[in-house]
Amino acid sequence: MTLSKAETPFPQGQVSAALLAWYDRNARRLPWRAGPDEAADPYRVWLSEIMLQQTTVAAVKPYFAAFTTRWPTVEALAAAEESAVMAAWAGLGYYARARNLIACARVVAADHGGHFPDEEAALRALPGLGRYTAAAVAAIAFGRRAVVVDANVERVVARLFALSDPLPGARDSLYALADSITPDMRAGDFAQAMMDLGATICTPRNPACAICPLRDGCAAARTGTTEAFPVKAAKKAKPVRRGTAFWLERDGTVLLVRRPAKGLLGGMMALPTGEWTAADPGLAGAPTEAQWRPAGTVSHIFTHFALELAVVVARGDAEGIWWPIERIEQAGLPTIFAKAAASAQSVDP
DNA sequence: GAGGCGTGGGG
DNA sequence: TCCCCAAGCCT
Repeated sequence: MTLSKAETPFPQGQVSAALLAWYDRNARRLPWRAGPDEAADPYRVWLSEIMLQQTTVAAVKPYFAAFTTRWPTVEALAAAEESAVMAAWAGLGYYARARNLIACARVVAADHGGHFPDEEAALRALPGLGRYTAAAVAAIAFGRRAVVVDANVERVVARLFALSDPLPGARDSLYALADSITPDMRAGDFAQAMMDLGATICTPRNPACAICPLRDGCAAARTGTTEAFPVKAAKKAKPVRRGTAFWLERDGTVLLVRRPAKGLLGGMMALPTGEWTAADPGLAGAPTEAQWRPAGTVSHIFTHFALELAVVVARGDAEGIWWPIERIEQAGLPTIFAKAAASAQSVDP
């Protein structure tokens, strides 16, 4: 790997000592976090970690409150209807997480007596728990030493060591560096402290190096190049796809469908649409022949493409789920279809 | 290992 | 407006 002159910014153990001292005074208070002398609840730790994957703290808070109120234990969640969980997840994104959430809860309830395993390797085997989440739950819920690397830790470590190899290619190097500063004690606090530092001080842009507890040991800060790290590989451009969403009304209800279990928006409720292609598909894929009238266009950016979705409305009949229009908010539509529904209701069918 | 997979907020 | 990014996982 390529590092600056100083391979270990601080003497062994100094990073974690300085960071934990900072954390003791500056830890964020979050709904899923145990208090100073409180035991962590593995269910809440796990649930929060799944929700927080690629998702901001602000977005997660209301969903975490709703889930823990409705399903206070992993066994309650395991017994829930799958459709209820999917609907409760609507709007949070990455819906495979919700499918894996249910699968994981059922494995824990059926095979582990309702208790999450307390070792990283066993956690890693559960649905939806990858390298990061297994390490995070092991450390935060069970106090196990684990190398916990998320995007925050990547940024902090890349800057501390001025790692100039581009990510994600240099992931193994980064794990080795993170391992080198991970303490044996207070594993959960250390992991959360690294993430708090990354979220509040060692931010992607305009990092607050002046008040950083690790400044003296930071190779990037020392040379005034903090924002140059982490180095990342170039990204690909997003293609544009076009589609049409069909709002078909019948006696105060609207036609909805449930999307196929896997793939984009898998398992979620939706408006009928045809194919999404580079060219405008027009009325191809309509659920029925009717006097379709235009009702605007909605745009949405997915991870790997942009969607321009024309909305058309009509009255008629077809096979599907007829949902009361006044209760459309409870249908559990993903955001793109919630946008389309709002646009459709702006004109008369 | 590279690509599929959502959404909302901030600069 | 546009671009970047977020407590990643799965295939």
